[in-house]
Formats: sequence, structure tokens, C-alpha cells
Amino acid sequence: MRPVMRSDIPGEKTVAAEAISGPFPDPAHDHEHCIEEAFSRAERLCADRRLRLTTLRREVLKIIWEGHHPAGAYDILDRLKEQGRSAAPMTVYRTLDFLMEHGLVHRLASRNAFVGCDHPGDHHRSQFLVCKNCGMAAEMADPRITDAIRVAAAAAGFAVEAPVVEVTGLCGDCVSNAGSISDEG
Amino acid sequence: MRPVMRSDIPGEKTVAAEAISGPFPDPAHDHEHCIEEAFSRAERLCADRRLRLTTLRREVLKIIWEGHHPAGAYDILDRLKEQGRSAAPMTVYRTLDFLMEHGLVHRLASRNAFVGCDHPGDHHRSQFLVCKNCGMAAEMADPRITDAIRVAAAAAGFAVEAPVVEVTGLCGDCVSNAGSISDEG
DNA sequence: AATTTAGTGTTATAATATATCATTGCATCG
DNA sequence: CGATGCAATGATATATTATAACACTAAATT
Repeated sequence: MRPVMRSDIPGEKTVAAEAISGPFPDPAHDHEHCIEEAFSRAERLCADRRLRLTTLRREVLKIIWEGHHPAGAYDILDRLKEQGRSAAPMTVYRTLDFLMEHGLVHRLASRNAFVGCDHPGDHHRSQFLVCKNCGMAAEMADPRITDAIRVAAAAAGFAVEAPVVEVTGLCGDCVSNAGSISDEG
Repeated sequence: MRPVMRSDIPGEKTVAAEAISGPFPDPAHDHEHCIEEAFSRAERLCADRRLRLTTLRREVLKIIWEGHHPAGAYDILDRLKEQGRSAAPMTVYRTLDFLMEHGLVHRLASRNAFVGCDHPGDHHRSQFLVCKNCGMAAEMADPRITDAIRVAAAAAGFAVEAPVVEVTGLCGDCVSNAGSISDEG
């Protein structure tokens, strides 16, 4: 409920402060921490499932977690090449398939782009908010949305399997800064 | 929310019977009638707005309304060519842009495909159910879904502009016929 | 070590979508 | 009516996103 405010400076940086404030990260949050967390989760998940978190997979996961902006497959490819890795589109798509299969990243159908998931593992039903100004994406798992969809679908005799909910709009920061330049991202 | 039943034979064909039964059309419905209705609506809308419903636009709209299955841009292109029309991808995409701009068709981002809209005009917020077995798509405009999304977004300080809701699953018919062959479409 | 399987490299191509400029056709105005 | 302007279409080229198929390597299993 609390609006994201630029005045929330990370100084007394409790871990929780970054996690529970809402789906969008604070603009001033410690992103290195996000990345570290993403890797701990990925490592734990792969260990549990006896999966191989190879160098390539780590590299791709890292690139995706460079920001909270969805990354296109060919953007990822370019970054891999910059890092000296010989890579082709297949390299990227195969790796993304692996990461998606295990819930470590999601694909945004409305943008043909990929974004990291901060609670991988369970095959959850999530929704995405994507700011059309700064490009930031946030994931929610709101049961009221899921339920509303399931109920409406059921009324049509339809059995839901894979709901896609991707909402374009303006994030709190960009609403506040409305009118100013659009190069936040 | 009466289930769709094959026993609804079109004989005493009230206009309403086809329209209000739910988002999915009856499998035995009079589809010619759907097409006619789609064209009356398109003609009325274009007349109202002083738009030109040209031959090309009619052709594309007709192709899209050949069924309730989303059609890919290149499928539409192929059909146009079959009809003797000289056409290139641009032809199709331009025409689709026009039809979408005026709400006559919608694009399904999760399928890169286009489907006719049976209540064009208002810039409505609709949701789509797409059967993964028979491929049929149905449009809903359920305010509970729209509201749930808006409320959840607002809690994140996010202002909704364009919600994309596209649900894959099984339609009533395909749930009923579950286990049988999957060539309904 | 031999075998098997998962992962990656590589090349080619498919599928979807847009940019740009030329041409045609329709509407309107003088 | 013909000149003018603009909307629509034609046509060519190219960008962007994604997959197929096969060869090779590395890791796990025996």
C-alpha cells in the first residue's frame, strides 16, 4: 500500500525493507543484493533438483538480473558476446528454456522479453506490471486476480491452465515524475 | 452460465440465442450469421466515423471472421493471395493496424494472432480465453477481472493503461470430449 | 575406461514485423 | 471539370524473434 518514495534512502538497510515494500523495487535499492539473492535461490533450487547451473546458465541469469527491465533474447546474446562468449541465438533460447522451465525467469509475451523471478520453484500464477515509461517490470501473485479469472472462465465452461496477465501502465515513480523526461530506464 | 450444449440446434434461431449464451459460440451456431453481424457492425462504425471500409479491409476482416480461431498475419496473407490479391506482409499489417485501431479486431500477444471483435467501438478492456485443444478463442469483458487488476496495481502505486489478459486452457466442449482426438479445429 | 546422457557449438532457416518510397485512387475545392 | 491534396495501397528491402538439425564436448554412470 505504501507508495514508493525517493526519500526512502538505503542507509539503515534492513534486508526486509527491500523485500516487502511491494512488487516494484525502490529506485535506490541495493541491486547487487538482488543479484546475490537471485543466485542463492538459483543455486539452492538447482542443488535440490540435481540440476546443473553451468557457467553459461549463470551468465545468462546474471545478464537478466542486471536490472529489473525485461531483456530481449538478442540483447542477452549481445551481452554474452561482449563477455567474449561465442554464442548464437540457439545458445540463448536453450538457456532461457532451462531457466523458464525451472521458474528462474519468466517470459513476457507482450514484449518478447525475459525477466528474473524472485520466488522460483513453485509453478505459480503471477501477473506482471510493466512501466511504459521507465521499462521496469514487477511481478505479483495476487490471488484475487487469479480467482477472478478462474471464476469468469468457469462461467464460460472454460478450464484455466495458463493465464497470461501483463499490464502496461505507469509505475509509481513515473506517475510522480509525470511530465518530466522519459529516460529513467 | 448455462453450459454450451450440442443439443442447442439452430432451428428456432432467435438472434439473441447466439449472442448471449456466453463468450464461446455454440459449436453448431450459424457462423454465416456471425460474419454478417460483424460486417454490419463494421459498416456502421465506419459510417459513423467517416472511415473507409475498403475492399482490402473487407477482405481481411472477412478472413479473420472465417472462424473463431485467431489467425496469424501470414495466414491472412496466404488467404489473400489465394483470392488473387497481390499482397505483401505490409498490406496485411497495415490493414490489421486499421482494424485494431478501431476495435474491429484484437491481437493476441501470446499467440501473435488476430481475432475478430464482436462489440467494437468502445475502447474496452477485455480478456481472452483460448482453447489449447480446438484453438477457439472467446472474448470476455469481466469487470471483476479488470477491477482486481486495477486494485492490485494501485496497491503497487501503478496506474493501469493496457491490461493484457490471455488465458490458455480447455473450452467446455473440449473438457467434455476430453480423451478423444484433438482435431476439432 | 566404456557408455550414456546432458549440455553446448554451429549453421541454416522459419516466423513475425517494420521502414521506406513509389503509385494509385478518392475527395474536395476552385 | 481539372488541379490539388491526402488516404490507401503496392512494392522492395530489411529488422526482429525463434526454431530445426546435426556435430561435438563434458559430465555422470557403469
